[in-house]
Amino acid sequence: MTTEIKDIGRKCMALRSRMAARTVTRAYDAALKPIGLRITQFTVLACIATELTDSISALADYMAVERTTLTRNLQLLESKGLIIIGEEGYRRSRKMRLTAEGASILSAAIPIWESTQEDLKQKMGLDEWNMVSSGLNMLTKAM
Amino acid sequence: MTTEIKDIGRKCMALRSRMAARTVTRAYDAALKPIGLRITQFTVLACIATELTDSISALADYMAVERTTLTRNLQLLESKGLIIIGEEGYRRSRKMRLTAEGASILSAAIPIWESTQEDLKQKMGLDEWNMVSSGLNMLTKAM
DNA sequence: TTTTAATATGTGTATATACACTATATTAAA
DNA sequence: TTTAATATAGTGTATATACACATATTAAAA
Repeated sequence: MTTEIKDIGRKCMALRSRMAARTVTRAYDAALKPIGLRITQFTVLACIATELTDSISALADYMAVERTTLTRNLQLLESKGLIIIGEEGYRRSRKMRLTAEGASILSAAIPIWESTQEDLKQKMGLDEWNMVSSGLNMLTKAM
Repeated sequence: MTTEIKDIGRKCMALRSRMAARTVTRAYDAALKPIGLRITQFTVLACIATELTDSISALADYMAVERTTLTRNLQLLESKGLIIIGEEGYRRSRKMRLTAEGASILSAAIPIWESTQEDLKQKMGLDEWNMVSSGLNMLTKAM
């Protein structure tokens, strides 16, 4: 198959997925700016709050992020006083939990997140929204 | 509406889109590793090669990336000798072009990119692929 | 019991991303 | 002609991302 150079910018799934992620991230970040939280940080806090995972590795898997990346993200959240990374337990695993301040800022962020999410859903329409949603899921799980 | 904390990790479009972008990016990066190029750099080179844009700002719009981010990406590519950022022209605009080395490495990267892209397409199936593709497009344009 | 494999984490380094702010060039308005 | 608006670009700073490598813990195998 001969790929025209001109097509790459439109066809490359890596570029396309990054374009979408960048655009969406900027919108959520802008909305959260007033409370000094980024969407990346918000989602980490929210995932910790669920208590579905009990190690950094497990949380990294859950969020489809490199473990070492998450380590750095967690260090930042800890330095801001929003979470506590517990002592080493079974096989050095460490459990994370929100501080009171972390829980407080998460609560404040949720309505902002909700309205941003709703705005986007409105702009796209529910059908498209659901399609994108399942599509992103497939993309993440395909690899 | 009351959103359960537990739902955020699954519903947040920013997280979902980033998870997909991260996963896809890692796969393309791994494939390109042998030639010392990242997928981000590959797409920038490819977009420059098309000559569809004649300023950093225009290229940034085309790739849905912050202009200042692209500036940094371009500086890196220039320092590697893969592109040349031209002199300031109309309203300070600068045109980019590939060096011989940049064109050479782009050529070497294309077959790798193609097979990675095909692999992913196979894993997802063509219908899903097309659905994801249009979904990402909508996500990017919705904002 | 010693060795090996599996699990979990942290650090060094490089790159990607974007906002706030600053500077320059060109056109339009006063 | 001076001034304001618009278009383009760069830098300072902070955060996000991931690979390569090193380390510690625990279970399984020899």
